[in-house]
Amino acid sequence: MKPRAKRSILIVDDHPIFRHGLTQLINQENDLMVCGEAEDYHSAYKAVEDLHPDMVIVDITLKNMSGIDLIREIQKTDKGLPMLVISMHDESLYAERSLRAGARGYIMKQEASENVVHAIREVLDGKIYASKTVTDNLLTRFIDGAQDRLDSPIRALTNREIEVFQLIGDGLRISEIAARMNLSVKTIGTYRERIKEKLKLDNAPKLMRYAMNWVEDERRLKE
Amino acid sequence: MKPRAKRSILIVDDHPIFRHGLTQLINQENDLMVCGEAEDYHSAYKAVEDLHPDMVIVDITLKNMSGIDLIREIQKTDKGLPMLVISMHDESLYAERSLRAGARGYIMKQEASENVVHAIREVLDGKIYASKTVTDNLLTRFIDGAQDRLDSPIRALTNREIEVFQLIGDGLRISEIAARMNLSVKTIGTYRERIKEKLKLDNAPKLMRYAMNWVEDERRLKE
DNA sequence: TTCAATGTAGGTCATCGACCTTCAGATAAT
DNA sequence: ATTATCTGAAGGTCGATGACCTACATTGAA
Repeated sequence: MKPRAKRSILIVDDHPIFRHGLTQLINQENDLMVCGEAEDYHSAYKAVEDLHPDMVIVDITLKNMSGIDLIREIQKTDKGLPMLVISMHDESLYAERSLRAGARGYIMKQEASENVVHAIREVLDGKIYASKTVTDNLLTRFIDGAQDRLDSPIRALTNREIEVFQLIGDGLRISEIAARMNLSVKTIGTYRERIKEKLKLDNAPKLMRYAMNWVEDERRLKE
Repeated sequence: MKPRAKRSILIVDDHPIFRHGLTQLINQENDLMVCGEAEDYHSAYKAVEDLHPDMVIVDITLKNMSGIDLIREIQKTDKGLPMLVISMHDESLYAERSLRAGARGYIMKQEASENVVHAIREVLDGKIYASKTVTDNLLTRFIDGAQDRLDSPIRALTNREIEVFQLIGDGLRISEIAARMNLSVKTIGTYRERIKEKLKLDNAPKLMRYAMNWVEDERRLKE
């Protein structure tokens, strides 16, 4: 019987050796093949147009620009093209942002090869791939957050909570926030706790990091 | 004629796919071969003792953040064993430290495969390998004893301080950092204070912010 | 109207942050 | 050769912050 055409994959990553390893790994599967490699935003974008791959694997931290921007851009022009993010960075920070930007999966470079291949298949098959931690988080938020799925989780925050969240993101400490808002330090503490719960972040540094990133993103989006 | 035995190489890196790519690359050379792989400090150390490789290739940022320590340790017990550091991190920050710890070469993961193979050969042959920028810098500094220029103030941090700085940037709290590095909370506190002083940051949130930003675009500022 | 969500704040204990001190071993300077 | 200084490591104190719980008045929805 005639074998079905292999599904073609474009790899975007700025580490040649890593690309090579990944290419090897993919090509040894008999239903998958790498149709191209790119190492920066522009060549990646061009490759998508020229090669029309069935899927793209992107490293979020490229040389010049953020892989997230690339994902967002591809998503705009090539709606529905499955993208898997493969990153060396801790998922807690990037997974959600990647998915929100339009990727259909997130996996870390530390993962064993089998898992990577598995993730590729899942994404190619139209499913979403992410670690249990990430999906659990999103699911919980979906269930008790009702409508907004991949929408910004900060939607769930109340006005005051958002104010506090933003000030945390600006790097202010609790006492400064309390002073600025003319409220008790204890009150701010309560808000912080509620925010942590809503965003499923288990401690203050994590919340701070999340808030800071969010503030950054906001700034870049409006402009 | 009888071919000389291939020279054996041990790879220490915590990214399986990267290891795979590098192994491939090395094994396709006819005078080189990979004799083992390791993904953390301990298994790496054990592998050196068991396999007696002709050379070791180490990623400086392993899971437990102790690539430099590993180099220093190997250097102590196995004097003269050539080690090449291969890292995704900016050379300006790590190259010198790696060399001082006992490595004989430093190359970035962004480099083309040919260059990596070339670096491997150089180090195996007893030479020292580093990019032109790095060597130039070292030479200049050696000649006119010029101390650290106004570059990045992070340059002024010691190895341990950098490790701590990076973990702070990853959003870990002090106790977690202490646990991960197997040190007292008090020690981490001391490092934090020293970092704050060196970077002229007056409180912890500011330091955290600075560290987080730095971790984010570390590689993009590499000029 | 009862119930949940929101804004506000107090209490408690453990941890953190700021500041200071110590101390051994490595390097640098004189 | 012998001080300095740097680096890695850690203890002590005390006020600030974090985590977790409770409380309560208002508002809005079931």
